[in-house]
Amino acid sequence: MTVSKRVADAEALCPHRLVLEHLTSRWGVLVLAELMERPYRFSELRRAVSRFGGRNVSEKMLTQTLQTLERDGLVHRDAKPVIPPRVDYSLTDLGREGAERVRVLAQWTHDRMDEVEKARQVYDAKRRAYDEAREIQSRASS
Amino acid sequence: MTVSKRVADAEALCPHRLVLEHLTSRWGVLVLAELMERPYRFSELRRAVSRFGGRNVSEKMLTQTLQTLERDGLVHRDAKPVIPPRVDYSLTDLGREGAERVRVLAQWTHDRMDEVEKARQVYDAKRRAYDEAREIQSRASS
DNA sequence: CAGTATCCGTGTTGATACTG
DNA sequence: CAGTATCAACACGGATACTG
Repeated sequence: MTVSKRVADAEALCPHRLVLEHLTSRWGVLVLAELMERPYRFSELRRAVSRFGGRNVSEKMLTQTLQTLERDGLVHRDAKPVIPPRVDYSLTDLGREGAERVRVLAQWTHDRMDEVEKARQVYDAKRRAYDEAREIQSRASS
Repeated sequence: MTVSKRVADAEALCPHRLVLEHLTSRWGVLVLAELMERPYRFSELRRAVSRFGGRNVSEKMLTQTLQTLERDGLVHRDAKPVIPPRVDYSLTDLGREGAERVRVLAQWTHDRMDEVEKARQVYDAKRRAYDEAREIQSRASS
């Protein structure tokens, strides 16, 4: 497992940025949100996250996400030595703290979505007007 | 400028996830942090972010980050029609709200870094022990 | 100064097949 | 069931050159 350049740089200069990225990663946010409700088994979590995320998490990505969060001490992995295998995932106390703060941020983006959408429409309209003006200008000069 | 598949999917099913990604993007976090202090000009911001981030932001990436945040209504762009050009960037009220919440999250990761590091050491030690056990086992069976 | 346009290396993602 | 291994696609970040 070689560490990527980006990660190596970030780790050296700003270690906590990495944790932030883990918390806010594509699937990290969703995993934390689900685990705030209750513990989950692997496949169960996969289905829940996929449903909520609107797209399937590959097993690989879920595994990767969970391992990263576990390594950071945010998620607890409880593997029971039975057949068929059973593994339960839950938040640690640390993870619960983090998840709560992520939730606050996510909630905010959700609440302010209307304003964001409005801003985007204004921005896009201005852009279009600007681009059209340039289009006309370039035709005139040819 | 074609929109990527990932972005298109996220936009359709979970619009506010995108805003979250913008806020917590590689350079977004740093730009917001700097702009919480005071308004900045483009190159000035480039230097400030590069210093704080430990690595240079390319003009392209800074431009892209700023445009995204501007489009979302989080950053205000004030271009003065003078020669040489002068453009000032600042947070909007909406942007200030978001930046504040990002700061809370970032601060938390910073404060808890010790616990995270400790958890990582435990995790890595366990992994090493496990991998070594497997190594020995596979040699024995050959 | 404040960008835009273009190209290219690289890492991350995800589908598929396989294992204990 | 709960993963690991492998590989292809693709999107991202960055270097460079150019513009108003």
